[in-house]
Amino acid sequence: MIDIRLAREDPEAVKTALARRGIDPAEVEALLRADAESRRLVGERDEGRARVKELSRQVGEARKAGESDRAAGLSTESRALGESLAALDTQAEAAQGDVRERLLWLPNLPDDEAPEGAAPEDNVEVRRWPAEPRVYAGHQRVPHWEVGAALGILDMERGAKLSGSMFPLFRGTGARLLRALTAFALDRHSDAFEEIRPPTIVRTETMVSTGHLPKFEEEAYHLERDDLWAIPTAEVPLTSMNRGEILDEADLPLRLTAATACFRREAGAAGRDTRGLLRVHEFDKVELFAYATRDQAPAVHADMVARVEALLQALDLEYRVLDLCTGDLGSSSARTFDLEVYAPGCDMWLEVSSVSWFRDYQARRANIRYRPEGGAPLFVDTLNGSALAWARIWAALVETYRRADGSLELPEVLAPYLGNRSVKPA
RNA sequence: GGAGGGAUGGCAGAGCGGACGAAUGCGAAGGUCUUGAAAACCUUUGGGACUCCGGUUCCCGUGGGUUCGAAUCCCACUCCCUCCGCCA
Repeated sequence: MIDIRLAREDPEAVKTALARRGIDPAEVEALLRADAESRRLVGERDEGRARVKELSRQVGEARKAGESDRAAGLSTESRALGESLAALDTQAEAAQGDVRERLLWLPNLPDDEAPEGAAPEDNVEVRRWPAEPRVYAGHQRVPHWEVGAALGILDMERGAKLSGSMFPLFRGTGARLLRALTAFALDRHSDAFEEIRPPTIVRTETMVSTGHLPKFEEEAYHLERDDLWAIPTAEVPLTSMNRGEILDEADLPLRLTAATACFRREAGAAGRDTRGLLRVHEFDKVELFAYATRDQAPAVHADMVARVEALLQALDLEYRVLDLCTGDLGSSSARTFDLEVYAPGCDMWLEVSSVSWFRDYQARRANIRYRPEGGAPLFVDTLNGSALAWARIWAALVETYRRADGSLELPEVLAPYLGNRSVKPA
């Protein structure tokens, strides 16, 4: 969440920043009114409490001095005061809850550098690799769901039999390819990132910390019986790993990586991109994650983008980097670069990574701080990026690396993980 | 799933319902001493909110309750440990 103090001190700046992503300034005004009310009530209540405490202290003194009449009188007085405070206390609690609720629903302030815009069309393409657009042959113009079915490495029908549509089932070399990609990516980042294998089913509190709840409840799978949530990304457990802790500044930037399955209901996208692996309910992904100081964050962010690009280049897939405009930015993010890979078979740019800088928006929700040299604790900045989302990479690989005879010859870098780089038609 | 035990500051560990945000030890920071260091000694050493910057208030796993007053008593929940059962 954003810093309420910033909204108090410079309401116009906050309104302007949020307006860039389409938030009505009236929401900020409502927040500030709620905040003023909350502070007034809490102040009054605390004054009352101070008097009760003082009276209670005097009761003790009177008792000790053997003045039981005086003690009884003070006791009665204190009790009456305490009772009259109950309603005020309820109001103060409610007012504080109201402020917090409003803060939880408010998105992050976009970074000044984030391009202005209302919709995905306004995202700015900052880079493309290779610089010259590639030319693809006819045999590469076959969508991956056809290639996968023909080679017996993707079985969407059986996935649907087990779990419904948009739950892919990979088999044979198709399944092994996912395992290879995960090992490959994890190995490439072991120089700076500690590998984690977190739980993929988490508490409500864990989902709230990253901003996935309460706003995006519809997007997540919920296990009602145990009130647990299936994670939509490893960002969720990784962010909360140090929830409520104060980190040593010397440990920053603290970088983590994890390979997990990710679960998404895709409730808002029903009917869109439903073919093959374009949009699925469950997919594997390697995530890069970091806690950093504000000063370190830009470099960490740039490094993550560079690492993701290096993976794509190693896989030799054509891609572009988009600087997300204010209107398309994720709710918790201040600045995001999306990486989209070109899939020649379906002739689409597929988002395979989203590298975001959240400033202290998530840390504030999750209460993650660090202690600067000799100072009071500060919230950390959190950053993360996919490296990469394998279902769509799988699709792009299968289309890009299809040969004229219908077989597949996968990239050299995967050879150590894959055993056999080529897949022949059955 | 069943039976017990537990949760207090960076760590360890006290804490009779009344000056307890909390003894003591360790660790850490600063200082005295020293050529330097060690030792010794002294001082400091949790976090949040509000603030008229004097203070006020909240936090002893979490949430309720009892009481004039709760770290301390009661209830529920969560987590950890031990044992039993079950299990990949």
